[in-house]
Amino acid sequence: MQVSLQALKAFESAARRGSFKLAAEELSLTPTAISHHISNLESRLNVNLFHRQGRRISLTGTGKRLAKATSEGFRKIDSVLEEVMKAGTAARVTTTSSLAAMVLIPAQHEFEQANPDISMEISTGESVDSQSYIIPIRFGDVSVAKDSDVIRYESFNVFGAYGMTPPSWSNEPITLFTTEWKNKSLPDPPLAAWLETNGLEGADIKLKKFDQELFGIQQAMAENGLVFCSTTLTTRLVKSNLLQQFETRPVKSDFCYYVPNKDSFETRSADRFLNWIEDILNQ
Amino acid sequence: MQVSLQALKAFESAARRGSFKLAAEELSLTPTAISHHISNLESRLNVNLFHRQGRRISLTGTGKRLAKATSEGFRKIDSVLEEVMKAGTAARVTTTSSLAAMVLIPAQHEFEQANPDISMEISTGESVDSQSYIIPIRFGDVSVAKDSDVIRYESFNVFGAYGMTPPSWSNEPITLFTTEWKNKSLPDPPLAAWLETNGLEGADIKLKKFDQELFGIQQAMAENGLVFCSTTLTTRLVKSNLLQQFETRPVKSDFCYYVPNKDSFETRSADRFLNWIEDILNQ
DNA sequence: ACGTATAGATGAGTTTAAATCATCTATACT
DNA sequence: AGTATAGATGATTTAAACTCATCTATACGT
Repeated sequence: MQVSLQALKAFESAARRGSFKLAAEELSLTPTAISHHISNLESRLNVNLFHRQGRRISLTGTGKRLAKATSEGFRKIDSVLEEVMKAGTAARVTTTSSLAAMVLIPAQHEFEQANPDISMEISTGESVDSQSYIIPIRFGDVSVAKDSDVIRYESFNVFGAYGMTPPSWSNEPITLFTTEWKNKSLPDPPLAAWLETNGLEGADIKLKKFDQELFGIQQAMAENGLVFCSTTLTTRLVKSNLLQQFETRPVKSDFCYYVPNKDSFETRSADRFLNWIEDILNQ
Repeated sequence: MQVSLQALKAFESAARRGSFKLAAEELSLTPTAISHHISNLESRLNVNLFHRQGRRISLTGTGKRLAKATSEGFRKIDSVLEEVMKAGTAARVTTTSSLAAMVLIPAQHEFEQANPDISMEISTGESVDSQSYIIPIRFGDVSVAKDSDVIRYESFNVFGAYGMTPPSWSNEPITLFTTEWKNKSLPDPPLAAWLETNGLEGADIKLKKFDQELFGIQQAMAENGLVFCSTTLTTRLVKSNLLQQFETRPVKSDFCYYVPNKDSFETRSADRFLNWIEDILNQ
């Protein structure tokens, strides 16, 4: 390379600010350094870039020309650089409100403690997840996800508020909160399979449906009720004695949480987050 | 600055060429230097830019993104830089074919001897003189040129081929080559004023007109004739004994050679050329 | 008009970043 | 399997970048 890029950067700044002193401040250098850079540039190019009128400077025609190019060029580089840098120091996740509320948000602090150089940003809803560097965690049927993208295969079980007496399935009618997904292409939760696994086919069960698992769980806790829901969302609540399990066995489902193109996130923050969340979800 | 521009340049080259080795060749560095730069970049940004598959590398998604920005940014800077650099090492002049043929081209070698770091390019005719960094030397009326732009005020005289007998103005009819400019807004050469200055108002003179001074001069040399023309173009020919002056006195004219916005050429090559040509034209 | 404060220039000296060298690893090719 | 090639890694050297001390010119206040 003929001319040094740092000299060009110094020139660009001086041209934009109209002063070596201001350029020096901007680049955390001394005015002397800027002066050296620019005179070095001028002698290498055999061109005067600034008119010197004593202590006042102004761009020459050639200087203006070069300043335009360097400003635009560096600006283009800087803006993408900044974006990439952000991506390296923040994990931006978007997912269902249930996973966000029950798992991500409660564990957010823990993640940031373990990764002090990475901040975690959570968003839910129909946000633009095609935007670069946002990690979408989707809930769906295993058949639509690549194997390598799955971070949690979902099981279901019945949970109740902590301390409530276990229900007697055979003797009385039982109200069970469950989910009917807003997204109609998803199958219903595997209640029939669960009843069979636990030998409860004959039970008298009334279903009350919510469109998000989150609501059923909250309702169960609020009115000492029972909820048939995914184990992922309840693990933490069970551990912290806000929910309890009974003597029933969980049943596997066709649902899973997955991250589309999981391997395409090459920033360290995304890698760390993905390893961490997989650990969390699978104990 | 967080990240070094040289590291970005190394990355840009490696990304474009698809190989550290090729990037090293392009930048006249060792592959080790490229490797250091890129891993430095990656750790500063907390992002992987290349996949390493043993000795083969490929860009990550983030790498592609950054590569696009750096390539475009540096390309923009480089292209203007190259243009400016050319402007610093070459004086590109455009002027009338007469001045080019009689003055510039014969002296071109001399200029390049005196300024070995500057090459001189001469063009004539209707070329795009608005193109940046081309120095136009125009011939015209002093009233249309700024005083500071004038590099030569033009005088006129009569010249003849070297060795011919001086004409006897009063005794015989005399054929005189002269110029009628193609550009009709220019006045005719000051023949009447010249005749008066030399007390030859009564002479019997036949005019033969060319649309460029160059042709009249050549014709005079070829057929041992006489030409009434500008002193600028003939100085060199008189010195080298190809033309001769007689006992006549030159007459000032309203013509001049000038360079529009002479002070706006801030490249060293242009400055040196302009000083040189002014010297040449005024002895 | 004069004195002072400020911006930049210049040259020598110092510091830090960048490049190389030597060595090692993994993989592609014969 | 053996060799040649691309890249990684760590120590060392080199050169570029930066600062400091000093100087000049000019803008500004009184």
